[in-house]
Amino acid sequence: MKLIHQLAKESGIPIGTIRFYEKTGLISGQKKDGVTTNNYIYYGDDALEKLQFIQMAKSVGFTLAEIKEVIDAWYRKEMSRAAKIKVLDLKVVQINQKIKELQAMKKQIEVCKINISTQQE
Amino acid sequence: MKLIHQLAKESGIPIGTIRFYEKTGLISGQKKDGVTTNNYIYYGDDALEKLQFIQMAKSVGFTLAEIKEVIDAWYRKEMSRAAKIKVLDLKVVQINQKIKELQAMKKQIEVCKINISTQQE
DNA sequence: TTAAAGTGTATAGTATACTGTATAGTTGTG
DNA sequence: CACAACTATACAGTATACTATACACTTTAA
Repeated sequence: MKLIHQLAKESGIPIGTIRFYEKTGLISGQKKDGVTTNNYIYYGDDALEKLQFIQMAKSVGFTLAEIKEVIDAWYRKEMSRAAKIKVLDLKVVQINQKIKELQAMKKQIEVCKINISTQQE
Repeated sequence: MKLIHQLAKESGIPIGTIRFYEKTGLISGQKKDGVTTNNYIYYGDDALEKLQFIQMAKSVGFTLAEIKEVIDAWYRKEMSRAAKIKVLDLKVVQINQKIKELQAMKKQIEVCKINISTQQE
């Protein structure tokens, strides 16, 4: 269990952003039992894992709302197994689509590179 | 050569968005020679190609600024061949990175699916 | 020839995802 | 015990990427 400063350090995500993610329901910590002098929030390894997943998903164009769907499917106890699987299956389809698009982009860029290399001044 | 309405129809991108892209230098059309009664702008197939590339690149998390770099490397005459190749090579590296991240996400989701399927109520 | 539909410019507003600032309280170290 | 460093909350501001609205003019079809 760690405080937000440590979580920021381990994840590479700024404290402000982590607080923003917590406010929007992407991650959550909890108060330490028996502590009454402050309201500091402690985070476990699940929070770190979520932050790492958020980073990856964001970099390939998923919105925070889309990412939240996946995280909810992972952690929400009141969600049925079937509903969780449905969310995750859809996400895999979207991921495969993105991989296809990236491969098409790569191809297009390679063709363009050849055009540039072979053209006269 | 087509007007903006036709280009929007062919690309599936709203007219407002196309105008926004033109204003930000992502695409460009030209006025028809000899026409003086209006200032309508006509677009060629290059504009359509650019719009299709923009759609792909956006969906995998590239920003418009990043996309503009690639489009400039494709179309800007005053850019050296070496500079163009450099931009495109970097983009291919970024694309490969994104493919790796998508594959990692897929793996993570598959593991999670197995966990959900095998857990007791 | 007039009304609908299309074109252009300008500007304001919205959604998403932060980012910064102010304020106030808590903890740890020399 | 001072004081730096950390914590929390609240709210304002910014960047990116649109999206909508107002206004004026042009083209096209009945």
